[in-house]
Order: sequence, then structure tokens, then C-alpha cells
Amino acid sequence: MHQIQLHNTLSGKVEPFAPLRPGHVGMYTCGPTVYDYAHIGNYRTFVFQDILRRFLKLRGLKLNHVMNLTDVDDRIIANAAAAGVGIREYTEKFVQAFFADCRTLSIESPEHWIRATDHIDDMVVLIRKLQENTYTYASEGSIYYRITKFRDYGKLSKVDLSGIQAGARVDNDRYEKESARDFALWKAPKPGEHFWETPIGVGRPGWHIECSAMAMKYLGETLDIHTGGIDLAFPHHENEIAQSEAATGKQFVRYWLHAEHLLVEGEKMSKSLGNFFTLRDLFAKGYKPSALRFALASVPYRRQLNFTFDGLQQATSSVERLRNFTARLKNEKFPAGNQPGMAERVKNAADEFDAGLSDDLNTAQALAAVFDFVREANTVMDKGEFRQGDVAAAAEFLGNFDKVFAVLEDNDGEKLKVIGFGGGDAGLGDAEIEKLVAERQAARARRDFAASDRVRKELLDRGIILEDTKDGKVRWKRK
RNA sequence: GGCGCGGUACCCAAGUGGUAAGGGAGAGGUCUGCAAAACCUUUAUGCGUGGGUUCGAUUCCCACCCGCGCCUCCA
Repeated sequence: MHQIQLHNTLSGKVEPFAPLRPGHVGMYTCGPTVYDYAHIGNYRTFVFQDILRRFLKLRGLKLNHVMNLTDVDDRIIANAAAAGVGIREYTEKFVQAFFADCRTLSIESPEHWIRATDHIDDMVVLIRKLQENTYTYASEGSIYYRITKFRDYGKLSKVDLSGIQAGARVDNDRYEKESARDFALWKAPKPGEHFWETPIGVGRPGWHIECSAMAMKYLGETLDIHTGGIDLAFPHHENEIAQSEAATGKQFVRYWLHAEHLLVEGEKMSKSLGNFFTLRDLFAKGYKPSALRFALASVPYRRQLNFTFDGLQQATSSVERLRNFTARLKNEKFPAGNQPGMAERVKNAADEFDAGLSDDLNTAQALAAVFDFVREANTVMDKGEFRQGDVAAAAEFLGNFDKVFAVLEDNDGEKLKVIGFGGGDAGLGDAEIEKLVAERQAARARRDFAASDRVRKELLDRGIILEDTKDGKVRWKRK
């Protein structure tokens, strides 16, 4: 096993990773703001943190991973008001959609899913602490954080406060602030807005306070890992540091990991460009959840990922190749014994796989190790030299691969049902397929290839692929 | 302007101071009744451009060009 190395935004370097408490990792991920369906760019980041958590677990670390759902912010308040419902009611639909999306992408549930609006009290406690420590000031019913008081401000995103002037690009806002970069911890309610009555006043929390309060509640004052999209580094994560460290005097996060953004056909994804996709958009076009997960996971997280439909098709083929091998390993009968050298090949592949992921989650390198092995093993099988005794080790390697990548199981149809799509196999049951396969076999036996090919074509049109094996049997699978 | 990613074959993409992983796609072949799957061969004397350092650079240094992100809500 290789030393795990992770890129820390704080230092700007790839560093050896060691949790504060040996064997246990406390990790926080900024989840979605549930004002709408999440898009594939969001899921690039969520798949990244999923790969990270799965890899840490594979390496035997115990995880305590917290992901929040931001269910109160300006957009939610505005949208809920427009829809004439409460914010809880408004957000619930998108929370459920997000959970369903995560299931289709095989994103594991973190140990804790938490909502901002369930933690108002914790935020209030934290704000009071900041008041005690004199990092705040009140203005027109709101409470602001005075960033000049926090010496380390800017250490994460490397922003230079001296160079920032309030002016053209810095909105002085509708609130009264001492300095343009000061941010709201607590916002006075505007007429008609949803508000909470608390010891620090009537209103609602600012955007950043929820993550500081909840992260420390569940993970303690110092977390091992905090992840999010690169755009969150500033100001969100910078402000989280300011809030948390000003309250505790301790380092808030030891390793900050940020995923680069996804582009679509080389351009920023945006609704105005018409290149904005949710998972539902892609599944409606017939792409599989596993293909999307593979496409999102195969490009290392610190590299911008250029999403294209061609790329998604390529991912589909890659997953297919891996699944074909998995099926072959499982279904083919090999002679007893062991093939000399196979154990060594598995060991090398596993080592290279681990080396890739250990090196700041180099998924491309890890995948290369898997594909190399698949080719080698296929070759040995084709030569008839693979042995039954080799199956377990090969299967274990693939199993470990899939504990991280989670694309091998052929369950895309079921996943699509979770999200409300019928799936591609439209009604053809196993029995019916077997019956047609038997018909075709009979035709082949009497060398009536026209009839045989007709059946094969019919099945193909209905999403079933047939493969004739060497021993005269037929294997079928759903497209 | 400041900070940060990146420019490697038709597409995606790894990588190293010593002569270019892997996947997809294409072409040819093996196998097959034919396919499919799988395997084999093949597709970058070349890694944005121009200099420099070096015995040797895609890899280090300098300059420049191009794409993208953040600096304002944003994964």
C-alpha cells in the first residue's frame, strides 16, 4: 500500500495524508443548495468526494462523513414565496430528487445528512461565541463578521485584502457594512420573509455560518478533510475558516480538497447557452447512470472535465468492456489449478491501482491498471491457460476496484426506475428471452441461419444482445 | 489587474530529465455459419509556440500564444 497523498488547497501542495486520530477520518462536504434540481457539474464534485470516501474506506479508515443540505438561502426564499409555499415544503421536493440522483450515481450516503434549518440553534450559539470574541458588529438588525479582525483571512484562497477596494466589482449590498468584504452571519428579515426568533434577534442565518456550526457539531473543532467545488474556496470556505477559527482558536480544517469544474463542450455550463444538464436530461437521452459515473470519475478531480456526449458514449463502451470481463470471469468454467504468473499479475495490478488512487486520487492511472489487467487476463483466457484457482484473486481485485468506482454491477435499469425512468428493457422478461434464445438455437442446429439471425435481430431491437460461446451455448445480456 | 487550473495522437487522458500508460474510435487480422465478445497488429520521431540549461527535455528555466475558472450567487 502506498502513502495516501492529497492536494491541500491550504498549502497549494500535494501532502501526505494522515488523520488527526489514527484510523479515523472526519470529513465534511458542502452539499447542494436545494432550490432546484442539481446538475451534472454538481455531480462531478459529489462523485469526486464519493470516490475519496470510498477509497479511504477501502484503505481501512473509519469515516465520519457529514454532508449538508442548504435549505435556506435567497433563491429558496424567493422561489418558495413565488410558489406560495413554505421553504420546507419547497425544498423537500429537491431534497428527495437529490437523494434519488445520488442513488442512481451510486454515491454512498455519508454518515450524516443534515439540513441547515435543523441547526439554527447551533448557528446561534456559534454567532454568540463570535460576539463574545468581538469579531462581529450589528447593523440594521443584521450581524456581520469583521474580517479585518481575523489575521489569517485569505490564507485559503490567497486573496489579498489590501488590494480589494469597494467599487465597481464589489457590491456594497443592500445591507450596511463597515467593509465590503465583511459578510453576514445573521440577516435581518425583509418584509414577508421566513424568519426565526432567536436570542440574537429575529432573522435568518447567513450562508457561511451553517457549515461552520454543523461541521464542528458533528466532527469536532478540527476536521481532517473538507471538500467542495473550487468555486467555494472563496468566499465560502474562507469565511468558514474565519468563523470557526475565530470562535475556537483552533485550526478548523487540516486538508481542504477542491474539485475543478466541469465544462460542457469546452464552455461553461449555463442555462443561457442551452448546455445545462441534469441527470434526468441525460437519462432521457438513453445514457446509463454507470456511464455518467464513469465519465465523471475517470478524469482526475483537479482537472477541468470537459463533458461531451462523445465522451459519455466512450464511457459507456469502457464500462461495457469491464462488465464483459466480469461476466466472463464469473460464468466461464476454467480447468482446475492455477496459472503460473496470474497471482503476480493480480498483485501488480492491485499495487498500481492503489498507487494511482493514493497519488491524490489519480483515477486515470488507477483505471489504466485495471484495463491492463483485464487485457492480460483475457489473453490468458483466450489461450485457454486461465485456471479456476485464479478466479478468486482476480474477482477480489475487481471487487476492490468496484468498491471505489462502483460501475460493474449491471443494474442501470433498476437505478433508472428510482429516478422515474422505465429503463431500456421495456417489458421483455427473462422467460421470454430464454424462449427466443432456444428457438434460435434450434434454428442454428438445423443450420437455418436466416431464421437464427432473424431471432437475434429481433432480440437486439428489443435491447438484448446475444453472444455465442465456444462451447455452443448462448450468453445474453441487456443493452 | 490578482489568484488558480490546463494546452500530449481522430476523441478522452496518464506520465517522466533518458527517449510517449490506459480507454474510446478507425483500419487490417485471428476466432465465428455470420455476428458479438475477446485477442493480435496498426494510428504522436511527437507532447501549444519561441528561446535557454543539459550529453540528453514532452518533463527544468524564461518569454509568448490559446482555453477555462475564481476574485459577485455558484459544485
